[in-house]
Amino acid sequence: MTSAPKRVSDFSAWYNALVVRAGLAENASVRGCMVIKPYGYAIWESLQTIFDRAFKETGHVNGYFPLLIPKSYLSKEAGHVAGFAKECAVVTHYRLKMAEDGQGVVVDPAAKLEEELIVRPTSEAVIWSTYKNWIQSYRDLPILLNQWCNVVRWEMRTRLFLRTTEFLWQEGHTAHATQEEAEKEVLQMLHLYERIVRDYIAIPLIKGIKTESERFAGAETTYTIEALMQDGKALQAGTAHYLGQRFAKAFEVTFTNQAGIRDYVWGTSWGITTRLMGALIMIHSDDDGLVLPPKIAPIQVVMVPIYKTEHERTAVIAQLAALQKQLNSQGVRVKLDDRDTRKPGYKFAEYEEKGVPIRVALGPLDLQNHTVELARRDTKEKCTIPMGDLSQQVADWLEMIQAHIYERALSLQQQRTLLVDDYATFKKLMATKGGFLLAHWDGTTETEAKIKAETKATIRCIPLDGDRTPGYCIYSGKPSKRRVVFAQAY
RNA sequence: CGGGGCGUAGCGUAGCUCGGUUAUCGCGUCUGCUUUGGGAGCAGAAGGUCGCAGGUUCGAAUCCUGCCGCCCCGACCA
Repeated sequence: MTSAPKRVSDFSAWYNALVVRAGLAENASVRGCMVIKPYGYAIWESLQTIFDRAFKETGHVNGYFPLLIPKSYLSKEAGHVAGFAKECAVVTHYRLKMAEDGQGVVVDPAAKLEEELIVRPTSEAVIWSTYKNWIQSYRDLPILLNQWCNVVRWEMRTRLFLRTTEFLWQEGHTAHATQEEAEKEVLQMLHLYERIVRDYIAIPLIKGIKTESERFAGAETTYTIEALMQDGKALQAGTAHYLGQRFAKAFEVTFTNQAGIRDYVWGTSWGITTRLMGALIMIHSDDDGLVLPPKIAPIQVVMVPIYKTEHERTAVIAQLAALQKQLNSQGVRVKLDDRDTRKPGYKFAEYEEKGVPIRVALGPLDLQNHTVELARRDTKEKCTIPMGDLSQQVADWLEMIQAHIYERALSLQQQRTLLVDDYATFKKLMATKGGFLLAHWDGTTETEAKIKAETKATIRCIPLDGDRTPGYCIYSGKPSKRRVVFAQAY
């Protein structure tokens, strides 16, 4: 095995190599697209299960809308089309035919579509055009719908999980009879995202509101959860949009309220994507590979048998199988790696690379002493314990690991979240360590753009919590209502 | 779309300036033996339209022309 890149020398190379070496994903033969491999997909399935359960607990149901959207739909909401037009894949024909020279196939010019179809970059357009038929009265509201699907955005530059041409996500689309209800919904979903990302993926976040330039195309307000990666760059981990009546107006979705007056419906949309996988990797992992939070790890405990003779092999594996059964019965996800084609050292390294939280090793000596060896992925701590203590030790460690990697990430975020009051320091920090810099801003798009041009930093959000003391803009010196969060972002 | 670079075995590469025997090396793969408590050792083997098409030449991975693809930097972006 050639040695892997290190975080300090080349974070980007480290990330890419890690994704591939841990067996999460690889670049597909199609430009900008990725193949999510079974191990990576298993993590995504963990996330899906957790989020889906939470959506349902808050009254949402799943549905499915078409991949292809008529071009005219997309253009109905002006801001929406302006935001997405530049990155849409367009279907223009519906048939191929054999080439004249017999070499392969060509697009059949006779099969041109009357109206081009857009591969969805997001589904507001097709969903609101459908809601028009579903909603007549306040009795039809609210609609609390979610869909799990893929979308396509033709990005210029792509990176595994962080930005791919096609990605998987979840998009919630709700419709409400009142503004208050829609506003309540959007905040509910923001808090739900924050709670799950924190409690399960062990990622600390800053919740806030996007500035006008970073707002979702078609939204009145975009709420965001922002995370900080180990290299000091920020990553938007999820968004929830308050759409007001914009899409209702664009698609003429009206209803009669309890007073008998016709009004436009109020909407929200909210999503998390496979990009969360990127956040998870970049926040917790180390130079030896992935580090997974136990709650979402497809394999929580891996068992590695150690033996010389066939007789030893049989005995060791039988013992491990019994322990596996015991752990399974307490709900722990255990893999017993009984492959005879790899040596223990190879397996140790492999599961470290894959981020399995706990490793159990058992050999002839352990059989004799009635012990097992345990190793923690996050701290590399090892210990040998009596077999009888395994259940308790595993349960304790899984909890400790989950808590520890969150604490570690939180501490790193706190160390790199700094109040900055002069622009020289701001520029210097952005050019070196990065991080979340809390600074005053005069509230104008112009200032935001100038700071971005000079430092590559954008306003990640106007935080919901924290200090609300007024001050003066770090760039223009004009009055500022409160500090906002600046960072360079993925 | 602007600027730069690269296409040689599954992956990473040498060779190209200055054309000349059987295209180099490493990793991985396969076989055998020895190994197995931290990514094993030795021996042997398989694996190539040198991105594609055309041209120059006795002879092209190498020179010329065209095309295709990919990567990096910028603008865009969950």
